[in-house]
Amino acid sequence: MIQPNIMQRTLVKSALNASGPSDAILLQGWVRTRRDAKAFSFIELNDGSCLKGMQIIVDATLPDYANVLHANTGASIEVRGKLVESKGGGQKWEVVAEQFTVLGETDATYPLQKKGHSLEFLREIAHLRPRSNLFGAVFRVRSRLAYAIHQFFQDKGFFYVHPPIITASDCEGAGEMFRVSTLDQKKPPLTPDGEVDHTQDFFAKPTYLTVSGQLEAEIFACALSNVYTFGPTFRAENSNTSRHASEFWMIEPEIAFCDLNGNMDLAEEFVKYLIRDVKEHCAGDLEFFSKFVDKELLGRLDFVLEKPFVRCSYTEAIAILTASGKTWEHNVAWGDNLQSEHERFLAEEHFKCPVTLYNYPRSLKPFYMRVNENCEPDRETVCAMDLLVPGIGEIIGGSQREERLDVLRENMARHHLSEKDYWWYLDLRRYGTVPHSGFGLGFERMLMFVTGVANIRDVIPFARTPGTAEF
RNA sequence: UGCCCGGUAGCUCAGUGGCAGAGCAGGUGACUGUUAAUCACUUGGUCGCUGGUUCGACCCCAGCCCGGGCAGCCA
Repeated sequence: MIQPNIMQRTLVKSALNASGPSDAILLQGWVRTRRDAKAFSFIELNDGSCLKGMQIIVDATLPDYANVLHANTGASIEVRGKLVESKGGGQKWEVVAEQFTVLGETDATYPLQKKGHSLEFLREIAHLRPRSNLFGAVFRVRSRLAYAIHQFFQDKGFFYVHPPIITASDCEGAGEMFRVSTLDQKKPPLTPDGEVDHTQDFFAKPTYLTVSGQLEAEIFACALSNVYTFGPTFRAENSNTSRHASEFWMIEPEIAFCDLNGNMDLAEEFVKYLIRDVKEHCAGDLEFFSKFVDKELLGRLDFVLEKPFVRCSYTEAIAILTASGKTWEHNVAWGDNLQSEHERFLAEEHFKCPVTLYNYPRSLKPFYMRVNENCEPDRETVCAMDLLVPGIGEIIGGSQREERLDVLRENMARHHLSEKDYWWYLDLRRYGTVPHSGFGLGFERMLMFVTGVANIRDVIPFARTPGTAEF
């Protein structure tokens, strides 16, 4: 006999993997679709535990059968019954209901239907889209990817550090920042000069949302040796592309006693580890992406796993681009930034493989990157590296940091940065300085690469982009 | 921010200077161990907003709003 009150809920995922039938099973979830026959109804129940749903059979003679007619697409239901081998062709197991309850009905206004929704429409109903096949899969993979990131670093003895989200460093060189303030916006206190008096603000100085935890991570690398951060970052740039968001998550390892080569090795190992982990633990979801989102996904992931990433210096890259005979929209010359079209050509056409570009011109890069010795005159470079992947472009940016106090001070002067604002950063070079390196991986960009989903707004639960902060 | 494309039923879209359309969803009925079931019938419209041209505008023009793509910035 069923004993409803002590019966444990079974997730669809484990029910589908059952090794044998069961006389008593409890499932809870949402109706994906219902097909009524004269003598019984088929219901597909999905609870988000995996892509697939469980087929429920409800016989018309069941006392609860009247409830079934209220179980429309989207309704939440609870089913108690027997897990049996399916008589139909599409699935191994199905549940013959003995009790059937509708917990929450839906009506004709329920926006999610059984087919034909555009990603743009689903973005507008971000509170319901996790119930769709695609977004259920995306967010299961997102969860696994986050777990795999911790596992990778923890297994290597890295420590997880939490840099501040509110920061007073106003020129970390990574773009426009969001202001954090409790001052009255209409009537801020003013100094005698008529400027806003930040000494009266909450932190007694101007503060912002962080654009990077790197500088703080360096502090901890110079103490715990190997560390990583993993948290939200904020950029107030007015970027309107499929791969930029105003709020995104970033992973930033920082390694003491490590040069640029070690940094590039770690980045490559990291990316491959994550792909391998998701392939192993999210196989069903990846199959779905490969079928409906990007037919070449699985092949591309295998390809990336098999081949060593190409390493190519900036100077070599310029030579390749110049020799390609292509006409570029943006000019190619040593000392200029590589544009999207150049990076795409290198990764997608020339090498057809992930590419790590390194040793960029000093003038293009931030103050904290280590200046290379033995450069050609007027062609000074720094120990910077960018990892480009086909289809997305830059997924990792990193560098060896300048550990020499005098060179760092000279760099800061070139960038018009005040030593007073960075006194603690300079102290790291005054007291027991060490060569150290690190990089930043865009979490959502990695998720795009692994799922084949083309727009960053579709791999973030509630995306923040210029003009949009709904939910 | 610049350039380009789009906005017509709940959703996906077609359409023409002269009566507003289809498929799916919803509703009703039939049928069926079904699989995005199938079949018949059926409800459903501020054609993004404002103004202009015209006898007449969903259609042409202007401005605005919203969505998307690409570029720049970067993760």
